[in-house]
Amino acid sequence: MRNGSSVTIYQVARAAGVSPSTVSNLLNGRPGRMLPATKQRVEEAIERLGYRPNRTARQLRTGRTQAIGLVVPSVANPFWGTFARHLEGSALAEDYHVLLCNSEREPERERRYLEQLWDDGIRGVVLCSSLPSLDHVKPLLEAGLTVVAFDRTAQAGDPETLVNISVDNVVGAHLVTQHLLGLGHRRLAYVSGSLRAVNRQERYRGYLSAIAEAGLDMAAANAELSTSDDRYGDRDAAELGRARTVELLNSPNPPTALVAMNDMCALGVCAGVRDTGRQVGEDVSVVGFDDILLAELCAPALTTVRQPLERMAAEAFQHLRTGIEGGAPVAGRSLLIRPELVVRASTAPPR
Amino acid sequence: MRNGSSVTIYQVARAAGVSPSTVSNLLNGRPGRMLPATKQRVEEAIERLGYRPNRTARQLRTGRTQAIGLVVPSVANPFWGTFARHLEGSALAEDYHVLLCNSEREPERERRYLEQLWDDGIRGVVLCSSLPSLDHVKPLLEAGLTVVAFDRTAQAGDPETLVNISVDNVVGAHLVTQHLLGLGHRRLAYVSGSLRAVNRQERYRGYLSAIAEAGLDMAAANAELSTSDDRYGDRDAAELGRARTVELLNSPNPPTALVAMNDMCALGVCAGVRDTGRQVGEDVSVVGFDDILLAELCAPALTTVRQPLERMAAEAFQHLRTGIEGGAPVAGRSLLIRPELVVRASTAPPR
DNA sequence: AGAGAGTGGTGCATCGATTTACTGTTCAGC
DNA sequence: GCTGAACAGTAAATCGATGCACCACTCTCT
Repeated sequence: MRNGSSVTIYQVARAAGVSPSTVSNLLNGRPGRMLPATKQRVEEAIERLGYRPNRTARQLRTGRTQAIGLVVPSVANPFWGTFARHLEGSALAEDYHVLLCNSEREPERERRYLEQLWDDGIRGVVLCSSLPSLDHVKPLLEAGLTVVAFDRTAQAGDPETLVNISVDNVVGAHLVTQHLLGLGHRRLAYVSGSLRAVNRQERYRGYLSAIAEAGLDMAAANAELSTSDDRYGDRDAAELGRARTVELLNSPNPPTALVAMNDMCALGVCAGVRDTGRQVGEDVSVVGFDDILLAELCAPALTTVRQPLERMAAEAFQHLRTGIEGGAPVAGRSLLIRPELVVRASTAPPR
Repeated sequence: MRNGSSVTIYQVARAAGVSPSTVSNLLNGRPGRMLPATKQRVEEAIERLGYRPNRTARQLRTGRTQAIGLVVPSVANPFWGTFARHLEGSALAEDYHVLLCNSEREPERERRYLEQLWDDGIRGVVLCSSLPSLDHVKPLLEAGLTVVAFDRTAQAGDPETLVNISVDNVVGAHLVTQHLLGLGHRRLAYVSGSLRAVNRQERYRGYLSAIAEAGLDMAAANAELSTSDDRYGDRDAAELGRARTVELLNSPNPPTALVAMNDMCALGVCAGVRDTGRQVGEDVSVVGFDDILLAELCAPALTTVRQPLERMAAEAFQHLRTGIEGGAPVAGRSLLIRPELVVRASTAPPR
């Protein structure tokens, strides 16, 4: 009752007049070990009884699961939601499940999650927290967990078997900053949450390098505007962008262009611009990063940097699969994808 | 190796000088069956060896899993992302996992997912597709799956044990339409995707009832604007809103207020309004439904209907838990929550 | 003294599938 | 005619935890 009226391999075996081993052999791709007639009898029995193997029992025996873990900061952010969607698409095609975990970028929470996943038999995880250190994950990596770090480039001291998949954040931020400079902006500011995450550091670096390249006075370019270290959420990202922008624009000699760490933050920045009575894309230019769906939809549409999420998700899944099914973890490597600048209406020459 | 260096209950038992049964008794909340001294020895052994019970083995034996399923149309929609986030929060507090599935509202895909979840030992699922018929789910319900239908009210012919949790869509749409009428709008239109989903039907009904109540000519109120039946996605929702809005506003005698089926659609509608050179909240009023984070952030901020997602997620999880842990499914019931109107800048009296 | 209840445990079958080692048969090759 | 490989298939141990049925022992009560 609790278990439904599930059919076991024994019942199939009896119905087909063979032993469970034979059924198992058929199920596990060893049909050569029996006569075609036998094979057909077994197949018929499976069909007739509507047999579906018990995944739990299989997992207990083999130690393998048809599932991977996905740890994102928060799926409430459409960027991560979209990524999750694509990853699931890739996984589904190979009959894998995705276990979703929101870490809020807290290492301790992340560690607990990974441990639970491991206990559930999951041997492959996509980790999206972009934390600089992965020490909290090391024990599991050593135990054999395959980890793909997404949106995080390789760092010195990383575990050997780690695979990194990321867009080139430095290049992306450089591109978008160059775009602003090319439009003639000379007083810029960068709006970001805490720079603890490495992708944020990289974006900031790309921003600074573009400014330096243009021979601009660094002092003109407003430096990082971080909130307190523990605020990482995405509602926060937007609120932060809004609050900081109001401050910036109310200061003497305000910037004419604002670079936000990501699109959610940029949407907050746009709101902040309006709060001060200015027009985005006219009085002030704003750029984001990620190219979430809403970047195209909001008013004015956001100039931003596109991450090819679908391709990256497929890549991440393939890595996990080979890592899991190969048994031994594959050698660590990094995949750095060149992002694409998407120019829309939120940027224009300064007044 | 493949399985890590995992410690089993036997090793703990040996280390503590007791039988596995005793360890199991302690682990499963029966500490009264042993002397305090014994209990302490076992606890020490667990601690010392770093023992964590194998969830798979436990699941095979008991038939229970510490996981629930969540089937949403698409987590790329921030509304579902936020819901997933809250559900996970509730689940986590009770040490449950959430398995995420994107159904795209396709019944066949949904059925396949639920079957897979069942095979994985999952006995409780939150279903968010709002499909009018749950026939494709019936076999599993009968087998003992606990299902909470979210954002879908009870329908005639529903399985008996089904639990429905939803905001009152009729009331919500009524409220927001009343608001527009109260502002003086007399030519309205409703923008929606296919009305196959019951929540959409209800919202449309609420819209119509408010218009009828005001004694308005029904012909004035533009009827449903559906796309083809298979287009359900959320990128589509926005695109649909945009395309239909452009058509509507370019027609003779265009509406002065647009009611969108949800916020994503409303954001598309806003884009469409701008495409025709009009201003949202000045030339045309726009309202949505859901109150996603972006409703507050976009320009102008969206008047909409708020769903208390966090509370609803908690409620959904509690239902599943009692359903799963109680063994027998609880009696079917419905929870209908009164939504709240949130007035922002996208609505104003007609020109 | 013997029945009955309570205490503090343990032995072992069990969940369902997998897989290794093995058996019995057939038949080619010398 | 005998050897031994190839074939078709099976028996049984195993994965790790659970929980029922049971046991040995000590009190208490009549």
